[in-house]
Parts: sequence; structure tokens; C-alpha cells
Amino acid sequence: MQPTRRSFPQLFADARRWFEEGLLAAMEAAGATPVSPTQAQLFAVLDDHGTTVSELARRMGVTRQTAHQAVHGLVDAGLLAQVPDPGSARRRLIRRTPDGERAHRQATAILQQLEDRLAERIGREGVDALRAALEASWGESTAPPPSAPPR
Amino acid sequence: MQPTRRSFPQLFADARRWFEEGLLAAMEAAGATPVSPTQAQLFAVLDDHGTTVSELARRMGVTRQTAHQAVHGLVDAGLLAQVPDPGSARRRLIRRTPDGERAHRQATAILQQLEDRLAERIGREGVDALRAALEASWGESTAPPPSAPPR
DNA sequence: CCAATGTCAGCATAACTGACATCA
DNA sequence: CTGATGTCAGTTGTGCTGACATTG
Repeated sequence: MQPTRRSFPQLFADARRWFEEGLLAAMEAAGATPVSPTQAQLFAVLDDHGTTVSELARRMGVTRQTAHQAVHGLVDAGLLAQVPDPGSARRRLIRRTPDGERAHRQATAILQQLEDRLAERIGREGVDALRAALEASWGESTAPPPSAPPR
Repeated sequence: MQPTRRSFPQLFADARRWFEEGLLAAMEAAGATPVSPTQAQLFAVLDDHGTTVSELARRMGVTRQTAHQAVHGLVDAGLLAQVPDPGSARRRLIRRTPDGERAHRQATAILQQLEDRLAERIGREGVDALRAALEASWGESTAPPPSAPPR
């Protein structure tokens, strides 16, 4: 069907879009505060006890400034709040507000539904294999081994 | 290890980045004309006999205008050319130039190497399962089940 | 003083919508 | 005329670099 075998980056992008679109559509249908894909990702890397912006940036693989911007938007939306870190005055922990908590649980539930629906289509074992392969340690993609030393 | 189980969108994004970064780094190391991720994707959906901008846009899942812009950049870079469609004057087919052909083969080879390297890390069967699951027909992600009818 | 953090500001890129001419 | 296509223009959003104050 395809002119050439679809590339892996292409496949990953399509797969991601499948989940993203389903998630955002369902959230909107549920009347939740609209969030951008970036902000949704931020929620995904937030942990429960509060995190600094710098740490969020590292988890998302972006700069502090970018993470800061995303956080700012979510603070304005009332889903996140910054609280001073009791242990260090220069840090400010990012935590979910009650509204943010609700949105997060909602999003988690929707993602689970999407995963279940996917399991109906391609089989539970397919989904499990998918997750297993994606969660495995892939190591570095750059720096080709001694077989092909660039220069 | 993760605060919460990493979400599928997150995993897909990481996986895609793994390939994208490896590809772009290797291309650059090989001294190829630098292309943006978007332009790389455009190459991936190009077929050998020439394609219209509108068709490329559909395959990439973006608007015609966006695809047009990406094509424009690659035409300027000398990797693509627009040739009139012999069968229809309003269409202009996008084809690879000889330079573009070289770059395409190079990219394909690198992606194959990346896939092989991944197979060394997570096993060939893991890679095969990954591709099989991604290439399967996932159907629609929107249209929530009767459990959550909007409105 | 140095390093990490949080923040503000400006810039580049890539996506979008709008508009319009062309042609089957 | 209608619809699809190619193109130009403007806008928005997201990520970047640069810069700087604060604090351990």
C-alpha cells in the first residue's frame, strides 16, 4: 500500500497522534479546560509531591525556559500552583491544584480507555509488546559504535 | 523508577526522538545538506514517481500550505524539483533531484542501521513486534464509547 | 566566587487560517 | 459553476538563546 515501507519515525508520529487526538478530543468533549499538547506532556511528567521547573525541563527534554513557559500557562489556567520549597528558598515546587488533580485523573482514565480500545483492535498482547519494547533501554542513538567512526 | 507509569504519547515521543536525533546527527556527520525534521518527514512520504503537494500534505497529516512551505525549502536546497504533470496542467509533481535521490538513499540506510542497532539492544523480535503493532490498523481514536457521550 | 535555579525578553521555525488565481 | 490545486500572506504557538537576579 505504501510506496515504501513506512519509516519508524513516521510510525511513531502516527501512533502518538492517535493517542493525542483521542485524548484532547475526549477532554474537550468532557468540558475540561483546554490544554495544548505541550501542557498535556507537562502533566505527564509531573509527580505527586511537587517538582521544580528545572527538573520538569529535564524530564521533558526541553530547556528550563520552555518548561517555565508551559508551567506559566497552566498556572494561569488554574491547574498548577507554585509553592515555595520548605527546604530551599531558591526552589519553587510545582504542584497540581485541586482542579489540576481532577484533570490529571481524567486524562489518565482517558488514556487507559484508549489503550483498552487499542487492545481490542490489535490485541492485548500487541499492546503489551508495544509497551515492553518502548520502555526498554534503547541506549544512545547517536555516536555510532566503532564499526562506523565518523570524523 | 518513573513517578507514574510513562504514558504512551510520552513513550512514542521519546522513541521518535531517538530515531530523529540519530538520523539527523548521522546525516550531518556525513556532510549532507542539513534538513529540518519536517523536511525529513517529507522525504519519507515521497514516492518515486512524483507526488503533488496536496497529496504529500495528506500523507503528512498537515495542511497543503505547510507542506508547500516544506517543499519550497527543499527545492531551494536543490533536493527536490517541481515538474509539470503531463496529464494535468494544474498539477505539479514533486520529484527528487539526483542530489535528493542520494540524500534519500543515505537516510534510508541510516534508518536501517538505527533499526539494527535497536535490535541489538532490545532484540530483533522486539523490533519486529514493535513494527507489527505500529503498522496494524488502529481505527479511530476519537468517538468515545457510549460510557461518555458528550453534550 | 561559583553553580543551580527561576524568570524575563527576543528570535526562529513550523504549524495554522484566510485569500485568491488557475484549471479539470 | 464547482471543486481541487498551488501559492502568497499573515498569525499563533512552541522551542530556542541570551541575560540577569537570587540563593545555597
